[in-house]
Amino acid sequence: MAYDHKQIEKKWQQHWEDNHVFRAEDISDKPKYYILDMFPYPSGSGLHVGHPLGYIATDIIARYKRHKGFNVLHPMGWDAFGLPAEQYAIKTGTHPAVTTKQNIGNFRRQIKMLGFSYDWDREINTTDTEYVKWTQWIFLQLYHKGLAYEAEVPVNWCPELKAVLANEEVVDGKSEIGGHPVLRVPMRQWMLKITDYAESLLEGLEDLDWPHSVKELQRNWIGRSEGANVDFHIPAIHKDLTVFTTRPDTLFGATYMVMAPEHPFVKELTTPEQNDAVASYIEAASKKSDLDRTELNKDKTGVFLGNYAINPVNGNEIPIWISDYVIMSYGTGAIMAVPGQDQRDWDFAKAFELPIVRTVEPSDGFDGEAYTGEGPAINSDFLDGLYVEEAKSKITAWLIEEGKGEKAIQYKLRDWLFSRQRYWGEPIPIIHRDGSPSPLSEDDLPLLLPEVEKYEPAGTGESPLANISEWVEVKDESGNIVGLRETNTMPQWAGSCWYYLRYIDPENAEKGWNEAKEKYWMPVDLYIGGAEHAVLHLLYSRFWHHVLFDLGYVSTKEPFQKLFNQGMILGQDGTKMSKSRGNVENPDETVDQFGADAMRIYEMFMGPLEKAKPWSATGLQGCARFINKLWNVLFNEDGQLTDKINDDSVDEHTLRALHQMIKKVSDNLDQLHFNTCVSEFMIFTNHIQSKKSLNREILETFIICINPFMPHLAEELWKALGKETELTYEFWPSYDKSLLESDTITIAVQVNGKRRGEINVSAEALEEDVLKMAKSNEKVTAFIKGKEIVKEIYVKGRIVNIVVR
RNA sequence: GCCCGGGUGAUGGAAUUGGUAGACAUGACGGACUUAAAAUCCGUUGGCUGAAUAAGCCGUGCCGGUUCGAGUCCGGCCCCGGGCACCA
Repeated sequence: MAYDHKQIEKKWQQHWEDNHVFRAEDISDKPKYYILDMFPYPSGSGLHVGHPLGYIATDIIARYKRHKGFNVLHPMGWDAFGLPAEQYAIKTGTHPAVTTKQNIGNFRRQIKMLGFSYDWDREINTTDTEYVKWTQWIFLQLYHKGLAYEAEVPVNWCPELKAVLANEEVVDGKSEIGGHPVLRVPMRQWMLKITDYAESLLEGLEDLDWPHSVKELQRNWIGRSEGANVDFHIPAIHKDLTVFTTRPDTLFGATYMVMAPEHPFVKELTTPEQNDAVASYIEAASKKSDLDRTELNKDKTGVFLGNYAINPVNGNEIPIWISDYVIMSYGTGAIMAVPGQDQRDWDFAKAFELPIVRTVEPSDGFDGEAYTGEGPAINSDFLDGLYVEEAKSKITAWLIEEGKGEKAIQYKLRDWLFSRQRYWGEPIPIIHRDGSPSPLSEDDLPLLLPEVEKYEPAGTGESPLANISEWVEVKDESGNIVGLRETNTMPQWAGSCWYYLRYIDPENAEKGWNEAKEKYWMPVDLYIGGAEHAVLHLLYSRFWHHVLFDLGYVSTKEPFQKLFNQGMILGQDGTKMSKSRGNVENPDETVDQFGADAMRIYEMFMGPLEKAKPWSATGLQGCARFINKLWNVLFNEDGQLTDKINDDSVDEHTLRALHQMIKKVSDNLDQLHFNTCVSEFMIFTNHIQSKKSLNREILETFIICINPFMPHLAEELWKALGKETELTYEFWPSYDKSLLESDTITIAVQVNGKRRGEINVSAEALEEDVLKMAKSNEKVTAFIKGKEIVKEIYVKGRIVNIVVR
């Protein structure tokens, strides 16, 4: 009789749910294990087979850790604010909360059908008023710490749509919807001072068990550079122009200066003769999108301002230019140009015939343009002959002594633009009174979204909330307007910045989370999710967590101790799954046809979790076939347990196979090598398939091992064997080392490193006996006959190599 | 351009510290069962030479090195994937 996945899966899912089998104890004597998935945005299209990949992996680990005696926290929830629901609302008038609720229902159903062991009593939703309350509370903590401020910042303004667009809605300088032009215009925005935490975020990476690549990505994103600030005096305006450089050692080669067109000094530095040229250059630059300005390999443009600065190291007068290759938002918005050692400066110097002075001797045979390599300083007076590092220290010391500069550190990281001109997000709990912001008191939280009739933006670029005067206008008792509410809302990142803390204590009405529980559960032991969140989500939530740590609200500096990125599942054609390609595999059909367990083990069996790999219908079938095979080994035709199963005889080979399997599965699980675990189960199943007699205890042990991977099948088998205990909490078996290897082992014999034969020896055999046997092996003799044996090597239990001449 | 990954059969992929390359699965081929097919079971399956499940040679992107021995370590190249991109 075939394995009836539909009936069996339903039965056990019901059992788990009714009995709250996976409920985590709030605080327990058991060691804790917090295993977290990146929670999904519940989109309207539901899951495709790639989405649950990470959830399968975490579920396996969660179940494994329960078997290992851990109190496991394994929660799931919904990152439910977001643009698609709002866009749908604009189109149809359906409240985003309605759409969101429907979508969550569908996602929950799809996730539940895979039999995951989530503690559903801790389910959270970032749009719940109780959740929003604490998101806003954290915002207030940031505000009170001086980390939230307002600024005029360029946004993506689309005049045609009368809306501010998110970066991801702008493609090649045009709106994603409609293809209308998008301009960068300054608008009042809320910013979070993540730059204050640049050093902390950088340092925090060091002890994290994260993929090397993600750490590198974050380091590059933070972009720390060490160098010096150097002051160049400008006699014409009696001011100093400060520049940041990582190469102060090349100061003697600074032959001109360049400022960003937006630099505040530009106006006063422009001489009357240059006025027209400068004005039109600035005009042109402001019209360019960021994309145009950063376009690769483009020719350098710029205009001379007519004024000069004094190179502090040699007193030379050097011209000051503006060019859009210098950006205002990094460093001081101005540079000293050293064309001899910087390719961009070289290109600019060539274009405008500015002088080039080399200050580092290029290595022999160098035939490039700017030289950025190592070498002794030249044309640099007191630095001559010094290599780069020494020259840097010496010149920096000189600058400090002369009061013309200082050591400086710069970061590429910018402050976080935190406001969105949207409806479907957390309102920012701020009231503007007399033109200055004042925060809501914590007692007034949550600040809820008002009901609106239209979800379109206000047409001024403000959020739809700006249209609701009764919400915006804050009145006193006599009805006078005393303030205006902030109409911007928070970005989708906000809710996901701290959700892992709410899971710890989801029902708490007094606080975001209880300290004792936080102390018990944090940090997250294993966090699995897609690599697309390598920077933003993981940097933003680390930032919030660092702040909460400094404020004493959390007990660990870092939230996520170990991180792992699952790879993408591609379509059968080897390309990314997408509706337009028509290669989307649907988990509903897969589960309906083959069952949840088959889908679970197939996704694990496909290959290493972190790799991108194509879906294969036949591969999936193979896994379904395996489940049936195992079922048919244990059950006879009429669905009764086979009478091969008994309590007495223990077959030595089967026992050894069992212990080898336990060892490999345990080791592989610890390393998240799920694919090889599945093959171990196949190997063991192939082994017992032909056996006429099967020991009951061996089977029971095997069932515990497969339970994390195929929980429905395992539960059914457990019960069929007459077990009454809750399988989830059975102890994971340990393996007996003495059973792992047989008494005799096969050893390959090489002659000059080439395998020529093999011999069977006792595992305990002495080296000289093994070598004697190896040399007398007839296949080996043929290759050593008549030759001189130079060396004989025996690696115990592995290999023999005889070197002959 | 810069920074990370990665190149193993027809395919997805295995391979402790360097120690029998190709586990497990898919596909293909052959066989059993069947009126037939599906399902299931058994066998073969890296390439070349060969009648051969005799024997040998070659083989982990390419070239070179270290070593008794290299998929694994070192140097140089080629290709693919991801990220960043005028960051001074």
